[in-house]
Amino acid sequence: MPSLTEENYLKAIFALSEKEGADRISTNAIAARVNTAAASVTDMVKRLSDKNLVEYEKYKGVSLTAEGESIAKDLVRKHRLWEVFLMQKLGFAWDEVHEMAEDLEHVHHPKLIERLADFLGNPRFDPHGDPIPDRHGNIAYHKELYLNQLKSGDRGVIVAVEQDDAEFLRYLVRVGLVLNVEIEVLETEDYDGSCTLRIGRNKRSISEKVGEKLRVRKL
Amino acid sequence: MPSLTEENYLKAIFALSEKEGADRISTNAIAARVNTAAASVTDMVKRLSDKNLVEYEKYKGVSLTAEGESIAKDLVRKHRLWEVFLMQKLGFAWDEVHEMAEDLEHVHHPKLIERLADFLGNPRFDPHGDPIPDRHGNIAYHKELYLNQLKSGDRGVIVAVEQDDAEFLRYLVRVGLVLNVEIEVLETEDYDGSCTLRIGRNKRSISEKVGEKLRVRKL
DNA sequence: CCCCTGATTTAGTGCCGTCTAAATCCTAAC
DNA sequence: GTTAGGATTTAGACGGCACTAAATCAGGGG
Repeated sequence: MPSLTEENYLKAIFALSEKEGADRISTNAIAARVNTAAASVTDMVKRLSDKNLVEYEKYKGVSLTAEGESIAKDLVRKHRLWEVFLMQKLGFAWDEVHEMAEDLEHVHHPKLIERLADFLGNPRFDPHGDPIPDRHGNIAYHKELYLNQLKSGDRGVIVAVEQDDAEFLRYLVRVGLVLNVEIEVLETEDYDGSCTLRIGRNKRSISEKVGEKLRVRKL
Repeated sequence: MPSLTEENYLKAIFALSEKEGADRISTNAIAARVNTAAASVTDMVKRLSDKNLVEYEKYKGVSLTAEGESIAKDLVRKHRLWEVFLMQKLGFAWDEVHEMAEDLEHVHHPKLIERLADFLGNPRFDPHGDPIPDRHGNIAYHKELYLNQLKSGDRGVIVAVEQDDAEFLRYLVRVGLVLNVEIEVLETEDYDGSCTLRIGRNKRSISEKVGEKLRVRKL
């Protein structure tokens, strides 16, 4: 069994692989993600490699083995199910659940998470709209475009936020960019990737950073 | 903040203090409880003492400081609330919940446990009948007698089991010694502390070990 | 009052996961 | 091609938490 720390590395590598679409993840990218020195990452990555959880070649980066990926997906499943629980059953807000789920996901009792899933009605998406892996690790990835891929005149509905940072989520609530809200792209700025939106009845400019985190179903 | 391991030591010391009624707990007793070598306990106890969580004097044993006790009680509160959740909401059995709660109790988010308590209706006893400390650490201790304190002819109702071992709990279910069941003491054996009971409609002998774990409200 | 025995502590190790500083590698630019 | 500069790895250290073996203490029996 991987330790809590090892699990966090696996999750980080998994998340980076998904985001980058890249096969091999760099030491530095991992270091930034888990907030440690690059040297510590090298150490850890060797240990993970010894345990056959990652494929590692010096100077060439890291990728998850099947086993490592399965563990990572299981963590994501737990994380998102706990988030659903925290919001739906305990009444927490959007921006509060991530941190707690971050701890709860490391509690490993196979029966526990399956009962929890049943208790919640086997939800397929978490409160941020992101897909919850099923018990076999299958993930129904969003096929929708990111908001900053839309063009002037396009309209759509926000279906997911791919970022858990509390500050960011509070910002989204403030500007009204929550799930199921309808938006229309009024203008796009090529030079900085920002764009101006109609959100419900309001106008608002958002930066590229924001636009690349939101999934939108085009209307 | 104490580490997970330190927390387990605090809990162990707290539990032993309650059970023994003793003021100072011996190194060996702790070692047995947390399943480590006595030497490791000495190490840890020094660390806890440095952090002002225990009072420690060489060769004289250990006791919790106010702060250490408050942490221990908080862990007990969490543990028992999660047990209630696991049984009442997720449908786990008597003997399954302890192990999971053992992990969940180490998730520390003050708001989480209070919301959970509300969600569960602020129960005052866990599924084994043991009192759940309130958010200030107050514990409504059972005043009832232990089963092996009853005499021939006494009748009573089981109100609590002070032992979490799964094997033991399954034994209790097998012989029918579950919460709220009515029993009558038919005979007591002084030489080994065992006794013969009527449990519902059945007769059964139980050992001292069993009798000293069950709280009974006398009728 | 001394000694024996069991309880306890010290000494010496090892593994995990982190760090900083220094060495090394890789690549892109010249 | 060489080389500068960034990415990465090595070297060396430390703190937490465990262990075993050996030393030390403490309390009851003689």
